[in-house]
Amino acid sequence: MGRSPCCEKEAGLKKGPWTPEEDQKLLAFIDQHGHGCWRSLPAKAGLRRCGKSCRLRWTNYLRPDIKRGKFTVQEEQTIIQLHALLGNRWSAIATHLPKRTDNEIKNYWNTHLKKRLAKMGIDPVTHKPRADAPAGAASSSGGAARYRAAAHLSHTAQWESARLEAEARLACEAKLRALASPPPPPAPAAAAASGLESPTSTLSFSESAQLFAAGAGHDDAHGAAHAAAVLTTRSYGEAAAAFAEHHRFGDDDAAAPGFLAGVLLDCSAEQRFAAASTAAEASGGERQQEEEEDKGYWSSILNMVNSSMSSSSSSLTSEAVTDPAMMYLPAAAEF
DNA sequence: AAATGAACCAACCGCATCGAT
DNA sequence: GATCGATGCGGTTGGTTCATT
Repeated sequence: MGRSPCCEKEAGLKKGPWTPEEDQKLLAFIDQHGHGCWRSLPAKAGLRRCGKSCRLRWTNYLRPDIKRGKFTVQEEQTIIQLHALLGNRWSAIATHLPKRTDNEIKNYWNTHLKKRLAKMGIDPVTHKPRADAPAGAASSSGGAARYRAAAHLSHTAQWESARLEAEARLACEAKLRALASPPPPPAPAAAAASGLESPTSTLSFSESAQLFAAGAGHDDAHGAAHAAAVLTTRSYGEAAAAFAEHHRFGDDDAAAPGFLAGVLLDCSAEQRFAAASTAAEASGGERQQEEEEDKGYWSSILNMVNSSMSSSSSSLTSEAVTDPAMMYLPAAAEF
């Protein structure tokens, strides 16, 4: 679908950092008229910028509902968890972090969290322990046994396929729901007021539902899953619940995520690896421990989702993770 | 105090997606 | 169904600030 070069190719348009005057003009215009059509906004507002640049400036910087400053430990946890679940879908992740923009989260991931995980010997893409983890990372002492334990516990591929399956099923359910009761027209203010979406998200609740429904029509389960992945917090909860339902936690093959997520979020990964290693080496107890960890992981996801649904802010950052089996809460989350 | 490198983050770029025609 | 315009999204860049030598 070829796209013509966008407006910034026009001559005379300014690029680069915004000046306070430009900010003021943009703010004043949006305050008075709303943004409406971004493409025509710059001319109306008296700005020599392209609409895209204005939209970005507004979305990432000028909006009054943006929280700036350091990320809290819980925000970090949420990002890591959701990244493990969603990958680089920053806007979907931002949906769960009120007042944070996708750009900010992305930057924070790239400059902080990714490095921390790498330092721990965990692949920030797969969230699995790296085979080639540098000495001094998670493998610094008793590394081999720990990685055996990690490998033993890591069945991410199975988890992933189960997750896709669950999401596909949920997509179908959502389609049915959407057909039964069409979502209200997009009304950002109303939606935000209802707490169904984060002010940082550019994807409205209703849009998500439509996306979900569209995804459900897809023959390809991955397509449906993809649509489902950007869905509301309810869907995440259902996905987790469906996964739990399909793969009872005691099943032999349903293992890894809990352990791994625990490691990711644990300030003392060393201890955790050691614990896992010990457990793995102590015959009999290992499977039970894995199961407990899985339960903990999924409980925490469910808690996260439930709390976000019940709280008007839809925040996952506070009460989100309550299961101590998963969260050995990092007082100073330096991995 | 100056030079250098690292870290940070706002903004850009280009592709994907959606809705209208 | 094809095309087009508008917008959203994620990857990347480059300027600025901070820390170290």
